[in-house]
Amino acid sequence: MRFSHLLLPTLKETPTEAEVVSHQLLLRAGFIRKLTTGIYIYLPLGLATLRKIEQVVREEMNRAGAQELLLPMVQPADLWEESGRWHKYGPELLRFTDRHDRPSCLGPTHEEVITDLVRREVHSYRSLPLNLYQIQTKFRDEIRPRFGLMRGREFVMKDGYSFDATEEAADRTYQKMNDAYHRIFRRCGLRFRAVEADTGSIGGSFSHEFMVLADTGEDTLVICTSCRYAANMEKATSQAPSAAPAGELRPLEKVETPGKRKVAAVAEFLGISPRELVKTMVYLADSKPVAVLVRGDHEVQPVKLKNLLGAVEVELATDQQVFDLTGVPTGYLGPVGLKLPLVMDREVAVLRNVVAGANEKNYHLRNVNPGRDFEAGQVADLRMVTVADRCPVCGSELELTRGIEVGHIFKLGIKYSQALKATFLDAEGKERPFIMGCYGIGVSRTIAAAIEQNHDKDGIIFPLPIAPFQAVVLNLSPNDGQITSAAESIYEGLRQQGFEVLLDDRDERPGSKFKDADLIGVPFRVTVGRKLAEQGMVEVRQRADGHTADLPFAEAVERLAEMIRAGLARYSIKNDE
RNA sequence: CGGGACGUGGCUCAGUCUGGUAGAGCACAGCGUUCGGGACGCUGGGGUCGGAGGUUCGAAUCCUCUCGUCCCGACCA
Repeated sequence: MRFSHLLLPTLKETPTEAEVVSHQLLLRAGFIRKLTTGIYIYLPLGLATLRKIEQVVREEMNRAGAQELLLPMVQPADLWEESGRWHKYGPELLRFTDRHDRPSCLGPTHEEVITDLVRREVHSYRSLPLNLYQIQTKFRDEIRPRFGLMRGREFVMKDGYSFDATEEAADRTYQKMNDAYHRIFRRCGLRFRAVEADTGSIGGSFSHEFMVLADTGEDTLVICTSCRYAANMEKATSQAPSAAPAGELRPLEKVETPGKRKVAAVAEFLGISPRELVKTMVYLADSKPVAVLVRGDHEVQPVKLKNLLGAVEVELATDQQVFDLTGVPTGYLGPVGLKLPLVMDREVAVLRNVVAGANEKNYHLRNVNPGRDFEAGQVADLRMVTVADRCPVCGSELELTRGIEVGHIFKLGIKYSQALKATFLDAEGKERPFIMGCYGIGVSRTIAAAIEQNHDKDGIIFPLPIAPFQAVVLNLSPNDGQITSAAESIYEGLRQQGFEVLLDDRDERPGSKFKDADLIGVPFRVTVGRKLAEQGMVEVRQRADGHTADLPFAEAVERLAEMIRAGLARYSIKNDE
């Protein structure tokens, strides 16, 4: 491709609307333009990278035995009524009526459509397993779209759905997809981790998220420093506490703590550490209040609470709501004598003689003991893991790091097949619901994640497999016949070997060409300029490490071809791996 | 939904408080000089100051409404 004919509008300055680096660079490097909130145009380079990732995804999905199809974006409401999600999904689902007043929606995901298809077309265990996927534009009317391609309303997603006859077969399919996902992100050249995750609103029995590691990620991951344990913060757990220490249970004692509401203030006032204190947090679980007890130095993990209670939504009560419910201002709440359902983190259960609110303004209680002074309805792991915790599997130290979710695989079970009555006949002629799984990859988000992970002050540093071009040839003097013909011949030579090459043939100053080449992140740069006339050499520079070498013009195409092939080989995966 | 900020040429922004009829840099077009890390000079084109209404002799500037964009928050007691 010739730069002079390419729609590649690079920007010197950073548009004010872009906050995060991937968004800034995608705009500056001429990959995307915004049409409206959360909706972006893919310019030629953006599309090139999108297609690269799609191709890796396709190859690995096909290799794992999945089949590609394409489902409609517009879906009828009746299917969503049938699954129950027409009412559950909320305003993220963009609804509208067509000219015949038929309620419809834009597909944010396709469980309903695919399940409907399979229930109509597949009736026997002999047709199973079946694994179907598509790569398609999804629409979710997000409350607050932001960060460019990271959280758009319209985005490109690979979504796959599997149908198996038995739990064991479904587990094998899940494992296959897990392997395929590892191969996909390795082949894209990204540093990532697969972590255990909460199943969230999609439901199902277990799931893993694939997280691209980047400090700017929105999610926190908990990773064991020695074994393979890794989990999303919502799901992460830690080594269970050892049993409560034996010893005297001292009598309750009420102490005045004027104006001390926060854990840190109370602890300091009483001369104790925050871990000798119990916090009482009031949550509303589907509008029903519940008090949650955690140690003073811990924080409630709302998703764990939600799962324990089987609630659809939990939220922290406001100060006013707490007062209305208990007659106690926040800061002085405690479990002793509290007239609310109680649940307790397992760490609280092993505490002895601790401090808690007295349910009276300006007073706390000393020597509170679970079991003696109060009973919790349920005891469970309800808190966020911290770096002070130990790995639940091997007991080693844990590390917290940030990541961007680019893939998510779920074992769904029979949630949708049951709701939509999608069944098959097994070998005994018995009717059974399909055991389903679903598997997503945010293809457009992966571009943003790749940039968050791989950039410097000059621009993007694309991993070779997903770069829009593998090499860029800079013709520094388009008006010089010798230089121009040399640049053209290197460009043509590489193209003939099947490489994707950009030729910068613009009548621009050299500085602009260097800057643009760095900005768009092309891995190999070939500069044809005065060194050619002086020494017969061209310069090759690698974007990632800045490594530079001069090559004789006559050997340039071959040497470069070797370098690109060697570079690509580093990301390929042998079939027996 | 709640809170904050901002809408001035393609981009980044000044001018708004204190009303007097629109500016800079970049980008774009032409000419000349330049040419290995975003050059320089001269000339030129381009803006109903987001929109509507109002106040005023006069509004980018003041008032009201409206649309759009960006950021923050979903309360750790």
